[in-house]
Amino acid sequence: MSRSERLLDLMQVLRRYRQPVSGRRLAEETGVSLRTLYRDIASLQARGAHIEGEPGIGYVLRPGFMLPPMMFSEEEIEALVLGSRWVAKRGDPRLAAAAADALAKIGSVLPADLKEKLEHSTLLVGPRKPGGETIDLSLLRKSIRSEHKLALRYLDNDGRDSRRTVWPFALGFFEEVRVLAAWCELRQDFRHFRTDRIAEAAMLDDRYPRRRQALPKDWRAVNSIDPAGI
Amino acid sequence: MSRSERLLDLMQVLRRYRQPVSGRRLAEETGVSLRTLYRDIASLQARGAHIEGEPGIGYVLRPGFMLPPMMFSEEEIEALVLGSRWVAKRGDPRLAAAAADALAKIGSVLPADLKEKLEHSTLLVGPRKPGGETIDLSLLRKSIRSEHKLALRYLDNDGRDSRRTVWPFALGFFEEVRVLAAWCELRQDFRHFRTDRIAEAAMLDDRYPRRRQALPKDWRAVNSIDPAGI
DNA sequence: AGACTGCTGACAGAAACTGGCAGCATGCCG
DNA sequence: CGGCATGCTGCCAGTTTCTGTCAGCAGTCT
Repeated sequence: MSRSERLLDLMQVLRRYRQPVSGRRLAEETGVSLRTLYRDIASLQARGAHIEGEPGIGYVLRPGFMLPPMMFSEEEIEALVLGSRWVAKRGDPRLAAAAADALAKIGSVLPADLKEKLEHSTLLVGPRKPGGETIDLSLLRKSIRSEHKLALRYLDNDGRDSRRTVWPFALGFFEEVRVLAAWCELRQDFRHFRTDRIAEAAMLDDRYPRRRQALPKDWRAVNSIDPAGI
Repeated sequence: MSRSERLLDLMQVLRRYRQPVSGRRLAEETGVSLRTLYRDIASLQARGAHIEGEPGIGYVLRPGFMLPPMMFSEEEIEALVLGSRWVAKRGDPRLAAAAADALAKIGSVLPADLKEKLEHSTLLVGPRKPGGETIDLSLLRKSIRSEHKLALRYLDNDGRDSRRTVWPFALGFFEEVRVLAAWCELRQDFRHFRTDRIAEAAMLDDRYPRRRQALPKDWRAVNSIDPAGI
């Protein structure tokens, strides 16, 4: 196994652990001596991996992904840049910031002339119509990721106020509306909630009892919304 | 200079040339022997770079970019995936295909569990309203990239048919409308053309006399559309 | 205090990389 | 056709880099 493969392998092993791992254990799993493991960790850190080590504790990897070197065609880069610009314009503040960071990160490793080419890229995203969310969408994303229940105060179509506990599992981006897809405990059915009508939201400590992946399966069949396949 | 740095360097040197380059010259520029250069080329090809070599001619790099290994946070990946999905749903067929390819490429280098996570990603893009373009948008993008004039048959707001020659420099994505931004020779002014009203388009052999980067500068000031910065 | 862990330096052996050489195949030009 | 420029591969010795072992210091937890 070549060195670069081993480093990628090490990243994957690190990612599997949620608790701190000792260097000794990592060395065993990657089949390498402890001294070399320390050198490998240093290499990964130098390449931008967020690995934190504390004496007496072990190593922890801040969540994220290390992409190996890869080749993109001109159109693929255009698509990535346009997509990121759309997110940067239309996403909620945190997601928009993440999109801008990703763009900056990609830009920073490109040679100067390419970077300029992207800055002057000719695929533009128009401004968003005014009228934003009342709540913080990143809270919704967090609940979805961690499969936690969510307590909502919601204004329905006729302006009626209701309180519900829901199991959120997806966030849909339509033209001007963002929709939270969730199982509603009150109605005992799948429901969509326009995020601009969610007056308040709080994440509960309860996790919902079904796996998140299992939820959208029933729901998708009747809604014909699916992710563009990877 | 380490080997991996040298390989990246070699990519940049290759990209600078539009004509075929001999291995001898590449070896000189990267400060390495000819034998090693052949080995380096082989390494890059193995890593997915599209380098073509012909005996008696030299090497040519198909346009594209090699990204070095890099780290993305969880939210940055979510933003990239959501953005690519949006392009895959809303872009014209070629751009959509490029977005799907880019997603597949990223997916193929991720470990299985991560790939699954992305497939089940919970940020979805809704379907597009029916009613598409009559023409091929990739032709417009091609004209913009190569700074060539474009001959249009266009139906204006009142349904009047007109023929124009324009200097296209940007493509704007609004909610349900895509707009070509260009200098119109007929009106001697900047004009926007909704792509769904372009009845025919043909790229001319003429290049337009000003540099593309110079055009949007005047235009942006009055339209407040700008790319989310890289 | 003791056990566990991260981290660094030194050094010898192992592995990989590199350059030079030879040889063959392919395409261009006269 | 022959000559030339070029891509490509195998071989081998010299050089560089990587790796493992050993030692030592510092920080955290019980």
